[in-house]
Amino acid sequence: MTARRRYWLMKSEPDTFSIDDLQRVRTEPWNGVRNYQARNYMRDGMKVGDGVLFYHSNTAVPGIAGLASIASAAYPDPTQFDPKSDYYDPKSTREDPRWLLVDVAFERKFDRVVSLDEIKARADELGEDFALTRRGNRLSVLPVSAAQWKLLLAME
DNA sequence: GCCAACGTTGGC
DNA sequence: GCCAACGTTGGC
Repeated sequence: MTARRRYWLMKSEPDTFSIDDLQRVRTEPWNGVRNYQARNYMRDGMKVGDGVLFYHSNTAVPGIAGLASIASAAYPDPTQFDPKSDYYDPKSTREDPRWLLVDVAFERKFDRVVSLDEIKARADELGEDFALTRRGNRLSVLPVSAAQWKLLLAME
């Protein structure tokens, strides 16, 4: 009995790391997540093969830029131990790492970005539990239901 | 670049 | 354990 495939949305600033970057490198360790709820989704929720909506944030047209998949179980984010890294966390130890990451694999770039504006226009259909459009939400890793996944893919 | 919303920190 | 101050996110 295997668990049903789950779906996620992961935000990235395209100036830092875009869907094109992921296409080039194919697989990327999703480092730098420093939010406990997002970490817990990676640690407790994600399984290899889960679907990922790759979202471009903090850009001219924010929205879903492509598809990816989860390519590893969660493991300690090495940047937390590196004093030279922007993501260094002096309170974390190798014995008890505070921050985890998963590897994310490229699947497909959308022909066009499904914009946040378009997504907001379908908010009624996506439902109140869709974290992306909930007021004030800033989570960079958030769950997507099967129904939401289907609807968002049909919007491409 | 602005700033609302939110999470974290740390003094008490 | 409260909560003000602070830092960050991310749309606009």
